Amino acid sequence: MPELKNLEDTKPVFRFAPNPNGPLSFGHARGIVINGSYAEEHKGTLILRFDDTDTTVKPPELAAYDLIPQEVEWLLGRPADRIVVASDRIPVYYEHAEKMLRNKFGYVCKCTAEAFRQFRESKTNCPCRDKSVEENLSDWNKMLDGTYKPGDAVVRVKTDMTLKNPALRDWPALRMQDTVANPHPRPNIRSKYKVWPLLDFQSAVEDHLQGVTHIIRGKDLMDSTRKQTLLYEHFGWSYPETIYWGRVKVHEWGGFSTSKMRASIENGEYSGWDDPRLPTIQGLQARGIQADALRNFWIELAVTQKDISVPLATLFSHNTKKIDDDAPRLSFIRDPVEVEILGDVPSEIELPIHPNHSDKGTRTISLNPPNVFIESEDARGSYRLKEFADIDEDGNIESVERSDKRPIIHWTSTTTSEHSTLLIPNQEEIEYISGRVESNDYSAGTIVQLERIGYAIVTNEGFLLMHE
RNA sequence: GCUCGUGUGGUGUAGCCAGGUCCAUCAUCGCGGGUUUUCAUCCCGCUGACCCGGGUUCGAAUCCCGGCACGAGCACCA
Repeated sequence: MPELKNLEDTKPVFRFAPNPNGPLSFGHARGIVINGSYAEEHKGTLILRFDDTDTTVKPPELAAYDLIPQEVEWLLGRPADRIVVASDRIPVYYEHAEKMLRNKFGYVCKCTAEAFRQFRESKTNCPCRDKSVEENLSDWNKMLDGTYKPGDAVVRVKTDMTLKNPALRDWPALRMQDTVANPHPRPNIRSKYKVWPLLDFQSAVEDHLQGVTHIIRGKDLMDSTRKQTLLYEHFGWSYPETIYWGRVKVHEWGGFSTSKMRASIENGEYSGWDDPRLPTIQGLQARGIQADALRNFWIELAVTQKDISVPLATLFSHNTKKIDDDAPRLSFIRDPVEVEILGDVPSEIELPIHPNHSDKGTRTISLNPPNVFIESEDARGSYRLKEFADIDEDGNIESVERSDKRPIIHWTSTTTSEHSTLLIPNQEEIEYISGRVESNDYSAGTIVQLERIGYAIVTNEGFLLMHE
C-alpha cells in the first residue's frame, strides 16, 4: 500500500463508514481492509461509523447494526476500535448547524429543489441567502418543530454561487424527513427527529469530532471532500489527509448494488444474502473465501484512482494459497460407473489425506467386495486407479506398480463411499451434480479438495464447489 | 453541457512528485518444462506494456502543451 502523508505527530485515525442498509458487500471489504490495514500498520485507530441519516431513500436496516461489526471483525481478525452511530449524534449535528447559522456561513433556504437548481446553474444567489441571523434561527426552529414540512426548507452552507464546480455552490447540509411515514428503524430513534443532516455535513462534522486524520474512500466522493473542505474553512478546522480509489468491477459479477440484490433475494432468485453466488461478505464466506485471502486481494489491488476490472481468478488464486495446505483430499465421483476389479485385490488400501503433509495421516478404503466407482468420463480404455493399480478395460489388474503412461484417475470403492451432491454456484443458477463421495466425517464448513475437480466446502447438503 | 479525475503487458500493480542506474518491477492469467500415482500444491522458464501527437532536454514512462479514451460529480441518497 502507498505510504501515507501527514503521519508526523499523532497516531492516525481512520474510519470506515457504511450505510447500514444491508449486509456488507465485496466492495465494502475494500474500505475495511485498506483502512483497517493502515490503522494496524501505524498502530492507529479504526472507527466503524454508521452513516444512517437517510430514512427515506436508503433506509437503514436494524439487523445490520449487529451484523456489520461481526463482518468487520471476521475480515480483519479483530473488531473495529470504536463504533459511532450517526443517529445517536443528531443533537451534536444540530449544535453545529446552529453555529453555522449564527456565524452567518449557513442559511435556511426555502426554495424548492428545482428552483435552487436554476440558481446553481445560473450562478445566481438565492434570495434566502441574505436573511438575517434572527430570521435564519427562526426558520431553523420552524424546521425543528415541524412547522415546515419535508421539502419546504433546508439548511445550506454558504460557499460561493460563482464557484467553477457547480456541485460546491451553497450545498445542502440538513433537510427534513417524514419520520412518521418513514420512521428510523432503531427503536430509540424512530420518529424522534424531523431534521436530519445530509452525508456531507454529518460526515464532515463527525470526522472532525472523532479526530479522523486520514480518509480513504472512493473517488466518487472527491466533490464531497471539496464541499467539506469549504465547511472546515468556515469552522476553522483543518481537513484530514484524503486518498481515493477508483471503481472496481469483478468481471463475473458486473454491477450488483445492495438494492438490486435485495430485490433479487425477495423475488426468489437467490436464497438469501449468504447465497454463494452473491458478492456479499456472507456469500463469500459461504463460498469458502478466507478472510486472509480477501485481505491480500484488496491490498494487492492497492489504492489507485484507476477504474479497474478484475477476474475472480485473482481472488481464487489468493484463496488457494490459504487453503491448500489444510485441505484434506477426497474423492468425488461424478456420474459414477461401477467396475469390478479382478485379480489379486487387497481387502483395503491406505491413501494419504494430504500428499504434501504425511503428518495428516491416511484414509482407509475398503476393497471388500472389490468393486469401485469411477467417473463415466474416465471409463474408457485402460487407466490407473490413483495410488492403487493399473487396470485394463475389463477391470483386470495389470500391475500394482505404475507400468506405463496411462491416465491416472480418481476413484472410490462401493463400500467406502456414499451418495452425495456437488453444488456448483454458477452465475445464473446453482448446478447440482450427484455422485459418490468417499466416506468421511468432515463437518459442515470444512474445506476439502475433491481430487481432479477443485476445492469445495462441506455443507449440510453435500459439497459446494468453491473454485479450482 | 459544466466540473473533477484517470490513462504502464490479457488482468492488476511498481516506477512518475525530486528526468538518466528502466532494452521498465512484482503478482496473476496464458504457454512450455520439472517435482508429484490429482487437471491440485510447489519449482523453473517464455511470450507480453509506458493512450496519441508535439515541445523542453545531451537524455522523458517520468516535466510542459494539445488531442483522444474512459470514469465520476453537478440529489432536500450514502
